[in-house]
Amino acid sequence: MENSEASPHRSGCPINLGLEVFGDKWSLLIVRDMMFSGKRHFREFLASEEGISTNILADRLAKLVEAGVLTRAGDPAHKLKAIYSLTEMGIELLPIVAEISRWSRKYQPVDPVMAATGEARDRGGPGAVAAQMEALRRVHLNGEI
Amino acid sequence: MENSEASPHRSGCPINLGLEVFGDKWSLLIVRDMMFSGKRHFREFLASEEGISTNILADRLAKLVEAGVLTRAGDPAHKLKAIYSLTEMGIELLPIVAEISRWSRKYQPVDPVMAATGEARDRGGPGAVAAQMEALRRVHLNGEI
DNA sequence: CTCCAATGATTGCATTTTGCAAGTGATTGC
DNA sequence: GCAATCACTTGCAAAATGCAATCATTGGAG
Repeated sequence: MENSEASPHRSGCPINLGLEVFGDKWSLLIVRDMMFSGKRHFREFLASEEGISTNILADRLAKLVEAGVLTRAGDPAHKLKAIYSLTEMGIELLPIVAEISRWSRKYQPVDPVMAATGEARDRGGPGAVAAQMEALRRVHLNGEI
Repeated sequence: MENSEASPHRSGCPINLGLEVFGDKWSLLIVRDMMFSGKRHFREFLASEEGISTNILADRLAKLVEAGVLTRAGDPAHKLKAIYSLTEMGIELLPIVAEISRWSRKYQPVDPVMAATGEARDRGGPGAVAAQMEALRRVHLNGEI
């Protein structure tokens, strides 16, 4: 948690720059948990089925906050509780997550239960993703974007 | 390059299963090079701006072939040359790549030159991705899917 | 008050992955 | 022949990851 802007990007290619932010096995799972399970607290992310460890989770949360995908705030009721929110930048990762879901449901041995939300989104047509993003904005962005 | 099917997936979640295939900093760059630069040979991937090293490239190509995203064949003209092709599964990664491109062009300091192809695709409307996939099928899948 | 469980982390250490340079064996061009 | 080119492989240092234990703070119970 120190360097503010020393980024020597590997290249200016859009695909590469995206992968530099979330191109690992954990970051998008955190985003997924915020989007589809309403998780906001450290302990909640820790409880996910994939079993992320505390140091990796702390590292990824810090990197996502630094990248501007999440914000971190103290819970007003519990000073110990940190509460994480998606930014507009984070909410706009939903189309990417939705396309990954669609690809995996077509080509990977997904759990039918876990595939249900994605299938419902597909049945909802093109507007479903936009509607889901609007719902996330109402929860994570208190009015202001 | 040995275990054929011992995969104890971290979970059956579609997002997770996708990330297990291409959730790293290099795999989607190889796919990108095949899609947008027409690269098919080891040396061509090696020449990309991001500077992948030979062992990582060999490892990723093997993993992508094993996952069914790519196929590997000997070049009939040059026995030394291996030629890699996208499968239908690989071609259908284009919507994911396109959404990553769109997100990065909105939120990351992309190189305007490299952003041009993505911008053109966006201007082409919803059919542009499908058309690009059709073009890839004609090059990579000789008739048969 | 004191104790104690719960919070979001940090630390130490073994294992795994990555990055880099050099080398390998099989072909091809001259 | 003989150097150049091809797709890799190998060795080794550095970085990232995984795991368990631990930390400091806080809020609540007694």
